[in-house]
Amino acid sequence: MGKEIRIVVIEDDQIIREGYSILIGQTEGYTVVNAYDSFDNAAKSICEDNPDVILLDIELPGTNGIEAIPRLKRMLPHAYILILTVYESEKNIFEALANGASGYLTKNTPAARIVDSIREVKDGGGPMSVNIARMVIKSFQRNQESPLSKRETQILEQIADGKSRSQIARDLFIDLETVRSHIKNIYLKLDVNSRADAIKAAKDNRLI
Amino acid sequence: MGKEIRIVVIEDDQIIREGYSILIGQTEGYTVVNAYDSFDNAAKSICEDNPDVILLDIELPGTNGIEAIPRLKRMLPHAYILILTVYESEKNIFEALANGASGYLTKNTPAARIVDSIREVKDGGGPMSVNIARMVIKSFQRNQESPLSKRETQILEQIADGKSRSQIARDLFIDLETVRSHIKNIYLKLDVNSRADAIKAAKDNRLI
DNA sequence: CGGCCAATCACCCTATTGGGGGGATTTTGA
DNA sequence: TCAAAATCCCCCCAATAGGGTGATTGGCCG
Repeated sequence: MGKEIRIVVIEDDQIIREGYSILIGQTEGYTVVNAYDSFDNAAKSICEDNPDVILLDIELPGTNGIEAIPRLKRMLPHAYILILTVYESEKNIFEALANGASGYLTKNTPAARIVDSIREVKDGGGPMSVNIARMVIKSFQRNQESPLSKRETQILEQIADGKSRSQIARDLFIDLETVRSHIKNIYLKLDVNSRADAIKAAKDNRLI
Repeated sequence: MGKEIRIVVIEDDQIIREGYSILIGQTEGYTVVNAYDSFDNAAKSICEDNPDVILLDIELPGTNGIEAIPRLKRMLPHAYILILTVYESEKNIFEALANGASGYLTKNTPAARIVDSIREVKDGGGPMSVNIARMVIKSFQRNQESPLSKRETQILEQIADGKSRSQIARDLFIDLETVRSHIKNIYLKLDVNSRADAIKAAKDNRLI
């Protein structure tokens, strides 16, 4: 048989924390080695717990879950961090993932799914609630109703890559003046008058 | 009772195509209204099928799945597209999602999970196989072993936003010459000598 | 304690760039 | 056939970018 998966829970609500601990601990192959009510309390001894997977809440007293992620990563570089929270704000999700979380579950997730997700994350998967996944997928997609033409979008992309007009002209095999003309039209349509503002407008409206 | 979910399958392998059709059609609430062996054949009549969800393979004769997505989106703006493929290359995944796919499953997915995913995507979820989700999550994360200091990373981000030195100086409340100095160090460390090359190096190595 | 690196600021130089005007022509798609 | 898209052309000039060669102040680490 394989080794037990060592789990630490960091969750401020006592009921939920103990609920998780009992629930997961009952499952064959899973051991909850410790449970804390805050990152600040966990920081002192979590290294000795040597967890494989950390279940982490976002809303915590003191250091919040988002800030805790990089610090946990430094303390336990090989541990996987699984966010388990009621929060579904885009900002939280993307910050948590960017900070090094390996999965993101909302608290309405059924117990069996949580247990599965712990296994999945250990096996190199990236468990997410479907509503979270929807937001993540949406972040890859562009605005369909872009005011820009294909060519203009293409040139705006190159501007966002930091290229100069002449570089863009060379890369697209068109004249420098044509690039200029396109950029003027882009500025007109986006109502801006600089590269930086155009890039900002484009990112805000998912045009690139 | 709720309406039946109308499904179209586009898959070139006959065995798999018919397997899906039978399997999904058996499930209460799901109707496979049509199945095609290529997008090019589907294009002619898929509008009359009026599907809610399209199961789409990537590897198809003629127009491939990736290219088919935006065209399907134009023909059926309200249909959800669920990619169902053996391919797990990062390029395929990100292109498919960027083109408008709402989910991405690999073909080893159990039948029950496929049926669930159809329901999920209709309900506004974003079903993904866990291995796909892992790659998507990884795409949010930065390289930990960046050669750049915090300040340098911060300034490189602003450069990627298209800001000029003087804008950066104003935004960070530091002198123009300090910004210059940081940029010189960034160029040294990344072994480049222009904004465009620095941005490219940074994106390639996930420094920003 | 000495050395390293990050972060800050300084002044030299010049070619390139960017943005604001004013146009025109051809190609393409609905 | 008619509008939008894509192409190219000229004027102007301030701002910018990048190269060189420095200095100074901290903090951190062995």
